[in-house]
Amino acid sequence: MTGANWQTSLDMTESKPTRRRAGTSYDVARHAGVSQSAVSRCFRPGASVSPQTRARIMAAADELGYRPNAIAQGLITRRSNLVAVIISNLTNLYYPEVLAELTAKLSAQGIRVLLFTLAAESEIDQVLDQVWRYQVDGAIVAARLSPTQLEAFRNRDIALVLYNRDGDGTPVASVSCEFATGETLLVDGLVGAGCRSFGIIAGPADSTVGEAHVRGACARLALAGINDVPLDRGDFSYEGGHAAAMRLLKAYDLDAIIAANDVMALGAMDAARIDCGISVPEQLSVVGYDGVAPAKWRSYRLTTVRQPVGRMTEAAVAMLIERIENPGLGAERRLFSGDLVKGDSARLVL
Amino acid sequence: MTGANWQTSLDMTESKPTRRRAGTSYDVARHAGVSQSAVSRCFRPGASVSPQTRARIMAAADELGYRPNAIAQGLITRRSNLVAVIISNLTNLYYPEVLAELTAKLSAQGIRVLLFTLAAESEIDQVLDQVWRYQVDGAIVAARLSPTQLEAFRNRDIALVLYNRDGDGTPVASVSCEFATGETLLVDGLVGAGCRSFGIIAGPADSTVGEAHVRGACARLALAGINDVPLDRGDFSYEGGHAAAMRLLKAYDLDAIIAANDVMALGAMDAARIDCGISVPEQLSVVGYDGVAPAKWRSYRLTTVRQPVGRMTEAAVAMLIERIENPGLGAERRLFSGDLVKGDSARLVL
DNA sequence: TTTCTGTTTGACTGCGTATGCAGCAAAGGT
DNA sequence: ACCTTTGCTGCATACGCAGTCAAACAGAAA
Repeated sequence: MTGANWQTSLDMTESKPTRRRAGTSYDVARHAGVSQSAVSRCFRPGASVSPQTRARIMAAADELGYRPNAIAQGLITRRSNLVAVIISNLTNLYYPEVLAELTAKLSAQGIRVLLFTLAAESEIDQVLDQVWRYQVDGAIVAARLSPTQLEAFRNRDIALVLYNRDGDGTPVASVSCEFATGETLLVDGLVGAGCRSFGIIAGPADSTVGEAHVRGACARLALAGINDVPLDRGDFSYEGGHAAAMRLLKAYDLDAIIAANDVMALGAMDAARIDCGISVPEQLSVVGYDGVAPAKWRSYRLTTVRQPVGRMTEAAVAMLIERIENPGLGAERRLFSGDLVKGDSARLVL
Repeated sequence: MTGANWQTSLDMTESKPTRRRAGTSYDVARHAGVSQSAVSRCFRPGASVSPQTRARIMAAADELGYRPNAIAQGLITRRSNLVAVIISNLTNLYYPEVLAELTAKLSAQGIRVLLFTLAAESEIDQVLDQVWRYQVDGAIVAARLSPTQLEAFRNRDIALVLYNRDGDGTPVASVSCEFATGETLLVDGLVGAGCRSFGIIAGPADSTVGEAHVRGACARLALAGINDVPLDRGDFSYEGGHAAAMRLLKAYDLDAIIAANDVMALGAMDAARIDCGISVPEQLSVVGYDGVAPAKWRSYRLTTVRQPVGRMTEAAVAMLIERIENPGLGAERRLFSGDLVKGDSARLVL
């Protein structure tokens, strides 16, 4: 009578008719005639379980379709294995690719993605409120964060990596694409090809990335002796780019248009070619920035600077995981260079 | 010395060196001089708390930056407020819009999105394994599920809504776009305009949606006395559509190409116009299906059937929530009609 | 004053899992 | 023969919160 685990076999006690309970480790334990601890240990690497016990438990677990409850695990281990991905607007055509890469790479590391999208940047506070509640281990954010918000991440010890943003002075881990080099190449190439009259299609005035982009282009143009470049704004959409280009082309006789992203550049190309009868690139050069899929399409073959999305997302994930596992890790900025994609939408002489 | 919030500055007292604990309801309770229950009640609607107690508690909570731990809440209430969204491949250009709409609508209902993307449909089992672990309340799936997998959802009592898929016989809640009507219109219109020689660009052979699409088109063409329609396949990508169109156009003298989705149709348009010198729609009509953003662009103006994404996602979310709150609810299929978008890529006579 | 409502409040328990600790058996060392 | 080491196992507890229950309380009626 080595009775140590009888209490498990006969249970008239189970009177509570819980509606379709998900099997728990206790259920598996009872089924396999072991303790709950043993079951738990079976699902943790490096735990001490004898081969035959493990086999019995795994058989019982399979039979019941048991899977450890990640919620309960998270509660006790203080690791949810959840990462928040916050993206400002998914319709941007550039972000879906980023998102797909991020989720794939995070999944490969055993991390789940809690997705938050922002229709307006003002929603960010509500989103962060939810982020705090879900005890995420970290966050990858492609949206503007105020110093206060950055501080909140720090206070709560939540790993954070910004994507294509920076801390505006606050030290924070970030991954970005450095567009200055590519832009310099573009501007110099356009100037070299004889362009003198430039137009810029920028993003919304409150977009950090967009503004830096504009400043960079203007600075480089100034170096070439070109100042007071006309500027119009779009909302990063095709329609916005199209409309901005129409306004610019009506008001000025331009040699080249520099757009803050590809989709607006495509809108500008169509505005010129189709609506204004201006041939591209013969009469007008158009350049973009991003390297989205449609820019490569035969109808456009846009000249642009392609962001190395694969390497950038990889870096973002790596930095995030580093910081999850080592909370003390300091700020770091990883800056990638975009690749110049010579399409057919601009005449460049480099 | 009304010290109430000193403990943050000098804490020799905090002997247990728990690394930066997130404040708990106990902390708030202690800080406000009440019990943990009171704090809990403050954050639940309809609970009985006196105004002054509530005020004191809320003040303490604000001061500590306290937010209820959703993980712990989920454990005890058995509602995680998490929904899994499973999408086969995000690069499809059609899905980002769906995803954005879904997350926005789910967020508005206080539900968080756990995103899973599949690079290959074979990954689905690993993904489901994670889904089970995270105790999601429901799932919206835009990928093929086997009867066994559908059964698993049922067994675990997890609400499920399929998006643009059905159960292949197994009863399950689903939202789809019925393309037959739109396709009938397209085919009839093309035939009416004098098209006799058709080509079809289908999706991969293992795509349920794609195959139904093909069958529908062929059936309708057969009604018009057109049989043995040449067919080629793409992977729903621009390049795939382009390549398929090149093969078809080399081998046949076609009046019209019917593509299984917009992006392939755009590839086909470019193949015809740019690479084969065939004018669209004068010499060749091209039609697609989906209604993605680029199809509207000035360079394409694709004739297509637009899926009512807004209404479909709304329906999916509504059905899912219904089923979360009422687990017994049976199968239901909501079928939306696509809208014919008359672009400039096809001559239609209706 | 007492009794009777109705409202607040706190003690306590449990959700499903991980883990320190102690118990125990088998194996090894002297 | 004894003691030590090693390997495995179960017990008990804690994670942070929600909800049950009964106690405490306040106000009104008797």
